[in-house]
Amino acid sequence: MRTSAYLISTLKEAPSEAELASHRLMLRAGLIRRLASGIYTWMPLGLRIVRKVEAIVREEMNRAGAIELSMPVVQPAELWQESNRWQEYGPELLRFKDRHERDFVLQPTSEEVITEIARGELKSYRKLPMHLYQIQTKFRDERRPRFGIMRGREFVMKDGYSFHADFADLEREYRNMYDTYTRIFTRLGLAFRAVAADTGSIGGTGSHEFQVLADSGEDAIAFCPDSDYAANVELAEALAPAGGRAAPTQPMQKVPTPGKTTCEQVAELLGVPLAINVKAIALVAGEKFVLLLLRGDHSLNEIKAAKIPFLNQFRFATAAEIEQHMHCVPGYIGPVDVSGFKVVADRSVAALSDFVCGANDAGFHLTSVNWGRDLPEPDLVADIRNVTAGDPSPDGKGRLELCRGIEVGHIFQLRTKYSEKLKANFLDEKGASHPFEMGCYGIGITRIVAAAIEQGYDDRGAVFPAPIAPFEACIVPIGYHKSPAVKACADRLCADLIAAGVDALLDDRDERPGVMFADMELIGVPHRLVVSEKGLAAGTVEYKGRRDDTPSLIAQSEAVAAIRTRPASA
RNA sequence: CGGGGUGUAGCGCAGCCUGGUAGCGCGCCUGGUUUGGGACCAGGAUGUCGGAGGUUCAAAUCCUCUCACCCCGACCA
Repeated sequence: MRTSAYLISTLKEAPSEAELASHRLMLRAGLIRRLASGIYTWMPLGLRIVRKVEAIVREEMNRAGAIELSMPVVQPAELWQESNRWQEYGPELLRFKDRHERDFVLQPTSEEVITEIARGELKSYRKLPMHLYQIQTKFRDERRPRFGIMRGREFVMKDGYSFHADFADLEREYRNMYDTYTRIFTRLGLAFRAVAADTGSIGGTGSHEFQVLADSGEDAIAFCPDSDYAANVELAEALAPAGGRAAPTQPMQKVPTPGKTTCEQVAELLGVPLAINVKAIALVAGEKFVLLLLRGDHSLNEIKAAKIPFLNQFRFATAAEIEQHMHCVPGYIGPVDVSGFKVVADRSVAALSDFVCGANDAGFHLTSVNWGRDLPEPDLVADIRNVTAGDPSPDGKGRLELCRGIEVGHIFQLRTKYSEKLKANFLDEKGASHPFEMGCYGIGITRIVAAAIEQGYDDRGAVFPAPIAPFEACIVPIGYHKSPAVKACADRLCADLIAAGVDALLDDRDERPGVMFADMELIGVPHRLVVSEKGLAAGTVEYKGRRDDTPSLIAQSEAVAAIRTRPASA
């Protein structure tokens, strides 16, 4: 490919809308252009990257035995009503009517349609197992799209669905996909980690997320450097402190803390560690008021809390509700001398002695509070907090560390959730009817492009792993339009590279070298060859990897081989 | 949905407070000089100043409403 015949639309300055590095660079490099909030055009250069990611995913999915198909983006409401997701999905599901006033949706995912396919086509156990996937445009009307393509409303996803006669076979395919995803992300050249994940509203028994490691990631990951434990913080279990509760040492005391409404302020005023302060969080679930207790240095894990049966679908209490039940303003509430509602203590709080909490009297806190002596034991002790760095690993093999990640893949064991709702059954060898055991497996194709940049960029631009770079190698001739020798050499090198299977780009624009260097670096081409009269005289060309500080001279005859043997800049 | 912010040429911005014929840099077009790290000179094109309404002799500028976009939070297979 020649730049003169291609569309390179780089910008010196990034549009002001972009904050995140990958978003700015994608705009500057001309990979994408925004059309509306969360909706982007993939420019030719960006599309090349998307296609390369797709190709690797497709190749590995096929190798793993999955079969590709393509389902409609526009789907009739009936199926969604049948699965009840027409009601459950909420405003993220974009709905509209056709000219006959019939309801339709733009697919955010395709469980309904694939299950419909399965119940029509997979009527016998003889056809199982079956894994069908598609690479298709998805639409989710995100409340707040952000970071460009990273959390867009329209995006491309690989979604696969597997059908099995029994759970054991689903587990086999789940492991197969775990291994396949590991291969895919390895081939893509990304640093990633598979982490145990919450199954969320989709239900099911097993779930792993594949997270690309990046400080800007939206997800927090807890992992143990001494073992293979890794989980999304949403899920990571916080163990009860070892050693249990110490005996009280002081009598309870009521102390004035005027104006100090946060644990941090109270701890500072009293000169005690934050970890012995207890914060009370008031919730309302259904009609019931509930008080949660956490250590001052811990934060509430709402997903864990929501798993407590009587906290299903909770919300935070309003200030008025707090005053009604606690007879005290927020900021000074606590669990001592309260009645009429349940008190749920985090495991770490239940293990405290001589702790500090609100006195249910504006401007006062209690010190040296002790369970059993100053207040009854909590109604429930549960794990309701986020783990923190240094917590013991749930597998007992060391201490947890935290890092951040970008979720690029997610695998689920759906079990029979959809097959039962949509009455998708097969007949076994005895003629008995059973709902399919199902798995589902997603990869965010377009998000991977942004994640790859988040993971590799410098002040000059993107640094793509070679397997997904828009071009693998570029040739920058100095004096292409002046020197017939330079032109001949550059043309020949480009042809040789392409013949050798290298996706090469020849920058034949009549630009100054600085412009060409800057553009090629901005779009993240991993390998660069510079052809100049100076070098030609010595029979050399100059090679520089995208991450290299300085170029090196190589013989012209070695150029193609050099690029083929250098794996990548990654 | 709550909070904050921004809309002026393709991109980045100034002008607005204090109303008086719309500007700068980059990019783009023409010609010339350049050619190893985003060149220089000369000339040129490009604007419903986000939209609607109002005040005024006069509105990018003041007022009201509205729309779009961005950031934080909440939310989210």
